Amino acid sequence: MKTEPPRRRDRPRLPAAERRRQIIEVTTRLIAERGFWGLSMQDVADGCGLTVPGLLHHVGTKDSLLVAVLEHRDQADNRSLATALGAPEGTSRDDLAGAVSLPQACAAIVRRNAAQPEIVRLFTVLEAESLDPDHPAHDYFKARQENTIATFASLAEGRVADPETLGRQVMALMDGLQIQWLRDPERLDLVAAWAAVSPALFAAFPAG
Amino acid sequence: MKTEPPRRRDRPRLPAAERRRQIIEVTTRLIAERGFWGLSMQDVADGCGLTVPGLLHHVGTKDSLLVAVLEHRDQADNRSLATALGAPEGTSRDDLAGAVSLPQACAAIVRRNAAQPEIVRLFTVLEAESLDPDHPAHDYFKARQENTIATFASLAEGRVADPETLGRQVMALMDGLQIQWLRDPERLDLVAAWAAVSPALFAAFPAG
DNA sequence: GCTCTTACTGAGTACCTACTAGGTAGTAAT
DNA sequence: ATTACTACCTAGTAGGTACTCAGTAAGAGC
Repeated sequence: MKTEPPRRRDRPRLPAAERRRQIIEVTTRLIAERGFWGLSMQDVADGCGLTVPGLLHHVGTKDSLLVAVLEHRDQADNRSLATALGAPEGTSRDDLAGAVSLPQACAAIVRRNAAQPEIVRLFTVLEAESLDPDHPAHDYFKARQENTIATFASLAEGRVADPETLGRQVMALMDGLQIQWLRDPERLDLVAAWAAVSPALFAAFPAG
Repeated sequence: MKTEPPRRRDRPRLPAAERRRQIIEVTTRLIAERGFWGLSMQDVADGCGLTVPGLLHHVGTKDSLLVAVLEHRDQADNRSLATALGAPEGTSRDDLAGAVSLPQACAAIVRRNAAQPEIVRLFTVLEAESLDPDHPAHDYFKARQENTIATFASLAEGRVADPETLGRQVMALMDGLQIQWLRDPERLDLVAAWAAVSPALFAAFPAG
């Protein structure tokens, strides 16, 4: 008298690429909510309609899942930002610097971020969590910080006295406003708040 | 042939208040490193030279340990900030507003924060982690954010057009700079960085 | 010296953690 | 139709999680 026939295969079997997309999407949402330390493979598997070993078949380990999520976001971000700025696909950072000013770029970034709070939250949570040198994304976020500042600086190159410092300030202000916005989206309109403060930072910026 | 005589009582037995102080200190450090989700009671107990049940005897549950840490920090912060601003002990926020300006207060806060990176990191990590409504410190940090902004606003009351917005901006910029500083303390001097940006925010501030 | 309180321990519970080994079945190419 | 591939499963491991219970000993008051 068996309790049950083994009812395997009641959930759909997806091609690897598609399943991977789903896994990354679910993981993105869950890390945004709980951070990487708070994330469990069981939760991800449940969210995908898989067992945990089924999940591990696609991603290997928890750490490499995090890496996959971050790489995917980087690509998506670069693509969407380039198009938001109206630049053709293969535009390098230096080419961009000639075509678009820092204030313009910031406005575009803020507008895009305001439309995807979940992604912003993913980065906000991981940015803080990864301050720990033992965190699997520690190096990634250190590099990301430097890269972001350098990109901002390159857009201000030759137009202000100290582009790197300005880049830092821009990044700091954006990050800080984002936290407040995430905690109380009703009260704070991110785009409006940025429009209100940013002129103070860009006071020395020509024609801005 | 027993492996060992039960060598109980080889560690010192402390009075409750002192032990509690130690527990809070250790927990503060560990949460700053790993966040609350990444914190284990075992780690805290080890850090105090206790067993886990010994630790629980003092704090009850993990959640209430977090609450204790936050309450303790609030008290310590209020005390140290008041003295840093040269105010007598029982000074209320409204009294303070007459005596010290927002730029002065900010400079004092930044100076103090620069001297205690571990505490700043505790708040930075928890601030992000607690964006999740299920986080045990969610309500605490929502209230803290409102309170901080209100305090800043009260110090600017009557001197600028929109004190609350200025308060928000000040908090955002401080938080953002702090993250960068925590990730790379060698490169960024927090006090100098604040001194460099804050005038931009305080441009409309009288005599500042 | 005795009693009372309490800081603390050892042992255990029920459950969750990432991860592995080995197998099964759906699918596509031949 | 058979083979090869692979998406996914069941079962299990070794270890961690917060937390409980019942008891013991250190120290304070008498």
